[in-house]
Amino acid sequence: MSDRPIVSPDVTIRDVAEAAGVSISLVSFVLNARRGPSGEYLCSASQKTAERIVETAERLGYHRNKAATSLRTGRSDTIGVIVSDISNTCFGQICRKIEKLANDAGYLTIIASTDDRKENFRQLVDKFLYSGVDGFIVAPCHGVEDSIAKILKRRLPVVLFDRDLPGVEGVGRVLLDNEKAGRCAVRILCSQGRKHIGLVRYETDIPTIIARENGCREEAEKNGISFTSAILARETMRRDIVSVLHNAREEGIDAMIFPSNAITVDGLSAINELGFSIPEDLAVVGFDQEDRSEMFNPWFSFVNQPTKLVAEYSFRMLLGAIKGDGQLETKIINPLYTLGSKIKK
Amino acid sequence: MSDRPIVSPDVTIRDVAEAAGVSISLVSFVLNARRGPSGEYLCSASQKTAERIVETAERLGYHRNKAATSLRTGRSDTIGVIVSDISNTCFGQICRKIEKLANDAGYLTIIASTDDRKENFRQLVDKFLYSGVDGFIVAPCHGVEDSIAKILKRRLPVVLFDRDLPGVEGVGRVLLDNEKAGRCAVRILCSQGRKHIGLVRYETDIPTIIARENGCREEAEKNGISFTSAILARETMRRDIVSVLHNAREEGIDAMIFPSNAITVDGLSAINELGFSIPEDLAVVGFDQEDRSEMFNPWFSFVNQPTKLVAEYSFRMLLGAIKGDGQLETKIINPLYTLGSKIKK
DNA sequence: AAAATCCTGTAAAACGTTTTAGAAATAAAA
DNA sequence: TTTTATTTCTAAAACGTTTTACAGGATTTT
Repeated sequence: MSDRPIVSPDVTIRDVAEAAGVSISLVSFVLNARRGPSGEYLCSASQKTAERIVETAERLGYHRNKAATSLRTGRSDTIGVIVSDISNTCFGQICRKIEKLANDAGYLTIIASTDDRKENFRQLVDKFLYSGVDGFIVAPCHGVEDSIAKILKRRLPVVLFDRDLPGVEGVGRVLLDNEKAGRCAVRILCSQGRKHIGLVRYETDIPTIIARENGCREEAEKNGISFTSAILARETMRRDIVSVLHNAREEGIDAMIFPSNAITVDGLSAINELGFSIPEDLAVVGFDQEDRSEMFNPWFSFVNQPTKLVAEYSFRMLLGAIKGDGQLETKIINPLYTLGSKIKK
Repeated sequence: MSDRPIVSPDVTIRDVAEAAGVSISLVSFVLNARRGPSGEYLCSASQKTAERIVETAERLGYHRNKAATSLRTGRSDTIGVIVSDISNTCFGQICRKIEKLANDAGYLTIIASTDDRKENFRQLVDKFLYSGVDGFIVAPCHGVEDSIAKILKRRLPVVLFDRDLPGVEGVGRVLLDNEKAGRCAVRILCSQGRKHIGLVRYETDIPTIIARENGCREEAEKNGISFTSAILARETMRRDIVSVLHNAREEGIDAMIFPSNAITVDGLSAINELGFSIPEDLAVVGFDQEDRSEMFNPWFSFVNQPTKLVAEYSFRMLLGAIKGDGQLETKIINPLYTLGSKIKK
């Protein structure tokens, strides 16, 4: 039924050259020329021929063959984005915005998810590398310094976001101020009159989570409020968190902080399972969750990354590095929070 | 600071050929050879040289240059996925799964969002086309038949999902049985003892929504239950839906159906705004929303596409069409529903 | 008037593959 | 042994660009 696909673009630069009665070199020069202030083509062609060439190209419906360009120049006008899970709304939003910015800048975006597993991360970096992306924006997993080094060895720019890889040099960073995010969470609860704050997390050395916890503790001390944290095994967290919450309440804890997306999901589920009434029984601050409070239960508060900002900073930084202007630097951004309604209607 | 990126892969097929003492043709043949049942290389090289070549390639860390391959063959081992919004969890999940399947099959995935606007859809199709994707999986916007035709003209396979473009021939389809989904929604509400069901939607001729409404009406009639639907202007839906819900309740409606993702978002927000108590005041069935009931308010029910299945069918169908085996057909799938808890704790 | 400079343009190589058409070496058939 | 077939391998073209190096004519400078 289906013959071989028509793979080669119907009209090549050669066709344009013939139709315009010039050499293919000139076509290439004109089509890649920068434009002067009044729209002139800044290349060795005369304005008249330049215009004729452009007009012919348009008339013929010419489009540059990407593979050929990429082979010749080494550029692919494609950037690679790696996150842990694109279906996590927070990442979804960031990717969406990056893709839009990239598109506007003439770049294609390839996105992949790692499920937070090193092996996947490595495999994807390799794949992106061999397919010739011009740069990377990645939310790294723990322990993928080697993969990043591999990218850098090819002199390709990398921007890290969401998570840091401390000690890695030569990369851009767009990171949440996690200490501040922790302080923010505690301040929300203080403002709601809470006095005994608990935090649950799993055992980890992920700096993001540790920093958030530190921020919480600091702010609690500053406000003279009790702060206790429970540390669970990662594998059994989903189960154990139920009893932690149960006990916490018995012990007079009146507010709970879940310092990451995964913990928030498990924590909120546990609360539903326990049938706690929010915010009477417990005030809650979750992290890294899309704000759905307008749609769902409006009594949770959340501390999030400002996804648009993360996307904008990351992409601009990467683009700058690709183009050669612009520096790879470390950008620390402020947390965004959404307050759960204080009063239940 | 940063010199030009090292774009050309450090080691080319030529290096492998030299190191192995054979011609580059032979290297190419071996590296592209199919493997026989006992692992032999099915090509004109002797097994001994074949093994030597493979071993050399590995030792040197050779990786095929994608741009060159793509230029030569016209294949890019890349598929294009177009949805309305990747940060919509439903699409996020589908994309995630497609990407995983594609990755396992050796394909790269480029994903883009249209915001449900024709112009964007067209622009993205063009872009993907010129960048040489091998096939498309798209959730089309209304009225993009011309873009699809453009793809088909290049003999590239297309699989439609989520929304249909009636009348378009030569494409694969993976679609929800929307009538059944409508019936499903009504059955959920019946089983919860509701007698007066309302539906809100905006003015549209999107077949998806119409079919759902028809399914609802049908099932309501069959069960002898009252069914009324309110049709709003799309632009002002977000605002108008509040008064619709308010009036509905006055008129004794005890259950509400929101037959699309957008309507569900606006509808649930309105419910929160009105301070309705669910399910006492109103039972609710939403569509196309990720099931977050375990985390948030567990009293909503949802009818969804089975995202994994959609992804699997779509990708397999596309891959079949790309490879030449396998047909592009129409696959109608059953809705998935999650019941909100019937009793509020 | 000759030399130098500028303007407009081109030829050809290169990027790294795949693949066609055929060559050389070996084995089988006559 | 000679011919024929088979196995193993290679040369070279092609894919569609970009870019270097340079050519020829027009213009300016000396």
